[in-house]
Amino acid sequence: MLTLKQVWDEEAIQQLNDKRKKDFSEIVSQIRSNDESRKKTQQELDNCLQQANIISKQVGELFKKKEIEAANELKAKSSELKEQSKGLQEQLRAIEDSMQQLLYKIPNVPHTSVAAGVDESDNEVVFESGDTPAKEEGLLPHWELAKKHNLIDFELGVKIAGAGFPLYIDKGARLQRGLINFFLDYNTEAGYKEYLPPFFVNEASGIGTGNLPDKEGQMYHMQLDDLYAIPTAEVPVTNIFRDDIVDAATFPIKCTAYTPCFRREAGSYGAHVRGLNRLHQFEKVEIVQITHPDASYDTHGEMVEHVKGLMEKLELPYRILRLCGGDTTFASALTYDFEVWSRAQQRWLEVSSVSNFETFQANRLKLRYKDENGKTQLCHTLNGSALALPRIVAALLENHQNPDGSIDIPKAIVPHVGFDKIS
RNA sequence: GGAGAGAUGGCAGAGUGGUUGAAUGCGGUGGUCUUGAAAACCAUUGUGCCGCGAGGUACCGGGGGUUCGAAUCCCUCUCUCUCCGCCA
Repeated sequence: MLTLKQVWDEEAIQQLNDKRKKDFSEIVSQIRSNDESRKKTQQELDNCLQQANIISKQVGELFKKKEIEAANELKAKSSELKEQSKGLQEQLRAIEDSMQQLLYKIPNVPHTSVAAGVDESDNEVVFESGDTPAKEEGLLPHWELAKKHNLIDFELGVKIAGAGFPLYIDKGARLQRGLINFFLDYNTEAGYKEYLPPFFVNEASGIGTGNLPDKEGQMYHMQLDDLYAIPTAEVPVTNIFRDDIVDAATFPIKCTAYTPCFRREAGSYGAHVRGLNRLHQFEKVEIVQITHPDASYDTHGEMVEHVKGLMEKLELPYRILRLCGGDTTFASALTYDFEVWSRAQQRWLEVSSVSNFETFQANRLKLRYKDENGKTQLCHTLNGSALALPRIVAALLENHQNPDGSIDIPKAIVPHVGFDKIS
């Protein structure tokens, strides 16, 4: 959520509208007028309470002096003030509630480097690893390769849970485990501290990262216990720091975690959800950083390089996009997407989004630090996948398949998975 | 699932309904002393909101109530802990 300071900042709002090619002026002016009446009401209320406090003290003293009559007189006055402050309090709460609702509707202000644009067609390709291999005769898509080598059984997944819950078998399962280890090791070597967080979170955590209330339909909700299955490790990991004032000396705070991710993906269907393209449950290793505002864009660049290194080790054709304003997710100011090339499907698959949220998440989380002057300031938060497994597996299978149908495992991950070929 | 106890500042831990934002200890910060350090001593040390400032106001798990006045009394919700049972 934007800070009120940002909402009052003409330049920022201009940038928001331009980059996202959407006009938020209406909501902005509503928030501003709410903010003004909020201040006014707050002042009235404070004055009212101040008087009541003074009177209470006087009443106490009068009682001590046994001046009952004078005390009773003041009591009446106090009752009046009480009525008044009650009304003001309700008014204030109503204003704050509506302001909050309005603030939830405004996405983050995109960074200056972000291109103005509406959707993915305006995204910029900023890096490409090489030529994308053309379609060849006899190339199998990953779901057929998975079946041929008995790596994944989608039908049995349906039997056990439903569509979108694959059952990994034998080397397929082993590959998952190996990749998770490989990613975690790679991240921890780069200084990320490893966490294994809860896979279910409470409502407060969902609100902290902005998944609630806006994206409620995307999460699985266990109503009996009022818990939500996490859609990404970002939720539990970022919430570690909810309501914290962290020591600026500990910047940057670097976290990594493996978790399964659960997404309802209501309304998705067709070829785009075939095989491993889109699932209700998938495995992912996430990286999160919390930094000083001055450092966050350097950090962002570093995270992009970090993920790039991972892609290189997997020996997959990939590219990096800088998302345009309209395609940049709600909470993000700058997002680079990593996509791998699916050789058999002849299309790009997103495997990582590296985002800088600036203070957008921190504001909701109340995640702060103390600056040189001892003032509390909001931190910047960033995160990215390193990496999401299913599409990586899809690309590995498709890109490393040989004419005889066997699949080579990239050297870097062989020690982690324990075999160098699937045949 | 059964029984009980509790929730107070970074932590530990007090708190007769009336200058209590809250004793005390530890920790943190600044200082004195010291060649330096330790010790000792002194001072300082929560967060939000309003205000240029002085200052004001709110917050003792959440919500509601009683009262002129609530950390303190009442109701309610949530959570945590201990014991028993069950269990990887």
